[in-house]
Amino acid sequence: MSDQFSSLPDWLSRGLEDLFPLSDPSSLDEDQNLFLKLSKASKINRPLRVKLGIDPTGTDIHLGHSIIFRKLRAFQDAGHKAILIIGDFTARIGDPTGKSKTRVQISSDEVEANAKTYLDQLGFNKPKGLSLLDFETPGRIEVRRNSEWLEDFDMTKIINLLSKSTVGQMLAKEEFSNRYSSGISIALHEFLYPLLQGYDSVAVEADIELGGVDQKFNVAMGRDMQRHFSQKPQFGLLLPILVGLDGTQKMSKSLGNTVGLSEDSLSMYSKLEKVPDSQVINYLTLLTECDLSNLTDNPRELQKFMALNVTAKFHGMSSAKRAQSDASSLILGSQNAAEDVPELSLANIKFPVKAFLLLSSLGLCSSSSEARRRIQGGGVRLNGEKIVDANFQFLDKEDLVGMVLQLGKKFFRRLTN
RNA sequence: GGGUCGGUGCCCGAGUGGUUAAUGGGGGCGGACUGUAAAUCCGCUGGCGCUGCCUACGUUGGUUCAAAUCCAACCCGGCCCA
Repeated sequence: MSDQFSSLPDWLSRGLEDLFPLSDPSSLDEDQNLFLKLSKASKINRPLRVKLGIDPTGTDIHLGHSIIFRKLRAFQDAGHKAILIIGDFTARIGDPTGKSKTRVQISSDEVEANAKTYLDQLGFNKPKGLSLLDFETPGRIEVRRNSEWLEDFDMTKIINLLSKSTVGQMLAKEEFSNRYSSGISIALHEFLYPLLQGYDSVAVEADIELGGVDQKFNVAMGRDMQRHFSQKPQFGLLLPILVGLDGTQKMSKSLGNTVGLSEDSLSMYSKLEKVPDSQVINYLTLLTECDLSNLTDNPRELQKFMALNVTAKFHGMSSAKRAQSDASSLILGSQNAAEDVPELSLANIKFPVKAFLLLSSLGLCSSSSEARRRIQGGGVRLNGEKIVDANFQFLDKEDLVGMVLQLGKKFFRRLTN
């Protein structure tokens, strides 16, 4: 698979799923041959404009999202310019991709708030060494909001845009055709989404657009739109969808199989070291720069190696190593050997308190019924000792301070004042 | 707009007047086992300071001692026709 990208530099081809147009490397047309385009860009010192659009519909970015940002970062590091489009307008329509029903439209206030947390997670205020994107080096990033050009589209423009595509084209999109043939409704405005995303490419004059494989249609639409508006069509670069912690489905918040970028190092490490074997190499490929040629063939060691290196990308190597040793101490029940267990304050708890109420008050369980269930299920421990009675009364805060509270296998918190 | 079928818990889907917080499957969570894996087995899977109470089968109203189940209107979706 990687031979088809063999003319491309390693930083670009690593983990790449699809590239179009993909022509034979001997082509002399720089609009057909990405390698040529790259070398010409560096020759005339014109950084390429590499577009990535995100819809600020949620608040948490997870590892699945990160692979595409990492690729964008690789372009930045190679001297190109990241064009990060905050889809503040399109977020209000909702990309039909992957959803079986029409997405709920969200308010512009929410969109703004989400956009801000996205930028924070991408490292807006962090040094480039620890951030996902390089916000530091001048000229390497341009953050745009698509409301800039979409907000005041009038009917004439909309009709013009609509006339550039056809029903047949839309129904060729897998998502639409699946829904259509299985009798799930498609609202007409959903057809607008690919067109608008395509128009974004026109607005920012993208040379390249990055996307997940599920974005193929939309990215291709960008090429169509650019042609219609007399621009050179962009290259489309598609990255694989990261499989989530369950090892089968894509990583997605609604499936609850994610690792969030802002998670503490212990949680991150703990989750990663139990990623199913089938995905470990994949994680290494997509989430690190580790050399893949000399890996141990012990699957357990490989998991740990991967978990360590991925955690290090976000927390630094020393913190990742501490997470690794803490994780094994905790699992062995030696709570005191662990140095870096995330803390949880008991400040808001009124004593005496029953065990189940403690869990729900701390926000660790979404309801007191759930808290009871978890205790009855035997999954809650204090310093390694199972809590058996949901109604057990803790009389005084001091009895709990300093202890490690464990929920299930991988969640640990040290209780503090 | 007309005809017709349908809307049940996270998802799929049974139930067509009363042992129904609602069969079954999937998913999820927890436990045993293990490599903190997979496979397997077992338990849990609406809410509430919970031996009890409350809210739930698209919405609202009605019939009835009793409604997811019957009736009416409305809302939403599929298909066929226009």
